[in-house]
Amino acid sequence: MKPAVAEEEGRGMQVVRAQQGLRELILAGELPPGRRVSEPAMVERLGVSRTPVRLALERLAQEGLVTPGASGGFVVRAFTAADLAAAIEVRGTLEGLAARLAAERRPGAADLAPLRDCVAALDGVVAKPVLSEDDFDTYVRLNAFFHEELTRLSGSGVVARAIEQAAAQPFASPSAFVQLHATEPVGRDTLVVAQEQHRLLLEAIGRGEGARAEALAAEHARVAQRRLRAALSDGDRLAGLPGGSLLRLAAGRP
Amino acid sequence: MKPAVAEEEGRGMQVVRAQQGLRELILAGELPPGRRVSEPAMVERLGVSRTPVRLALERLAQEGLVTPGASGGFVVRAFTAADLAAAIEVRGTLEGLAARLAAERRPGAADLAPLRDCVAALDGVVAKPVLSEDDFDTYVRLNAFFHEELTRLSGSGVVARAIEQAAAQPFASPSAFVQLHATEPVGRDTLVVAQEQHRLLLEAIGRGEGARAEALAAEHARVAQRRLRAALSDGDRLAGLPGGSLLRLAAGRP
DNA sequence: TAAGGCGGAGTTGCATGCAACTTGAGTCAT
DNA sequence: ATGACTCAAGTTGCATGCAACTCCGCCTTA
Repeated sequence: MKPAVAEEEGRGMQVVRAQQGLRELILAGELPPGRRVSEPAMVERLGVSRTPVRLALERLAQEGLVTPGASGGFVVRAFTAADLAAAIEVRGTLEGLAARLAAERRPGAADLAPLRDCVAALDGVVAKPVLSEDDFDTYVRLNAFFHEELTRLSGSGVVARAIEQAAAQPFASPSAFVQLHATEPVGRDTLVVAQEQHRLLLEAIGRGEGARAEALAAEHARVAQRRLRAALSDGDRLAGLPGGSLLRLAAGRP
Repeated sequence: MKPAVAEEEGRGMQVVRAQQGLRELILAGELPPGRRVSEPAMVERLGVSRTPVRLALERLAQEGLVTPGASGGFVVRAFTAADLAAAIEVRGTLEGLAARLAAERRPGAADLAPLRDCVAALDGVVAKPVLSEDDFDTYVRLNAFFHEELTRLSGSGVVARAIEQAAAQPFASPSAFVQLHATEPVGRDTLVVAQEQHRLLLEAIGRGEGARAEALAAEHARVAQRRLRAALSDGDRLAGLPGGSLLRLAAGRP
């Protein structure tokens, strides 16, 4: 079966398409947790043959979205609140390691320039007394860059890979909960606090204060922990977000 | 092509066989770093068809032993000394997290029993004034169990997965360098130090001293760091170990 | 009526076919 | 002699064929 729409082709394009399509289907809740992912069904839905579907499932399994079923195939995974909290803690711990390594390398002004510019840009966004949705989008973009830069400054591809894998878990990415703040009255204050941590983190790295940088990065991730708890206690506001349907609360089955 | 030798069959057996076979070939140095892994050649070598070979390569890629090549296929990865050090540091950091979480959960005596027994057994091994090779093997086994138990006591499958992935990197596993000690005069002393850390770690977790447990676990991994540096400076003794051929020192190409 | 066995549809895991692409050697022109 | 070009062999990525297995509902039987 040839692709119906002739997109720009490339290496591994079918696998990437299958992977993105499957991720969307799962995060949108169309494939509920516990459900087996039928390969023929995905072939029909995604317009690629079984080979790339299977490869994409394998990659999503290492990503954690699906797990191998007891008798073959793959099953959509369910996440508990504890799973989400642990994933955030893992990311924070590894970012702490990255921050410490960055500080211990004593980076020069040139090395720190991208991070410094990023923090300055974030200052500009947060300085406004009232933030629009566009402002939050800009914050998300700059925040993602800050964390990429922090990862890069660790100087280790191994550490970077570990952080990437940790951040790939649902709701574990540095910006997972920022969008939620946009609908809250105190949303801006959360960003103010987080941005102060960005600033201090940059300072600590610049001064070579490894332990301080490590602690700051770990604590920075706990902003996400607080937002997670708030979203969970406040009427399960996570349900609306992509991936929210994967959450299975401690209480019995719905 | 049917399997030449009819082993016991099972689900995904071909993929597992390909994965193990490829790992052995790579770690044994038969496929040097930088070399493309030809799928047809592996088909001939491993006796399985291209589909499981490809799947196994995908899994080894997430494990870090191979990386996707620029123009398709996979390439055997090379590791620098910095890579190995970073992988150990990542494992130590995550084990620190696991130890802290374990301590903060305030496990009861029953929960700690396996770890306590393990430490007692390790005491028995290390107590001997002179250690045989069998003793080192026993130590490796008990040490592996200690780290698995520590991971389990964190109470989080997410943390456990992260540690597993970190320990899967070459030379990053908790027992990667113990075998090396067996050939050294001071090998026993290293084990004595490490075992003292095991004991203190158990104590800290039992008392709920989270920060101490975290620091102890991280420092415990730095025993491996020291052994790595020693092995590298002392005539590249890593070359003999499985995976040693993957090491590319800072100096130019051999 | 309930329990157990049976059959078939559907699925998975592996093998293989096929077209596009990369690569490297050999050749030709300068 | 050197450089660029051509072409063929080999490789990759995707699609599909096939046998074994699993799961589900139905039927038989006590």
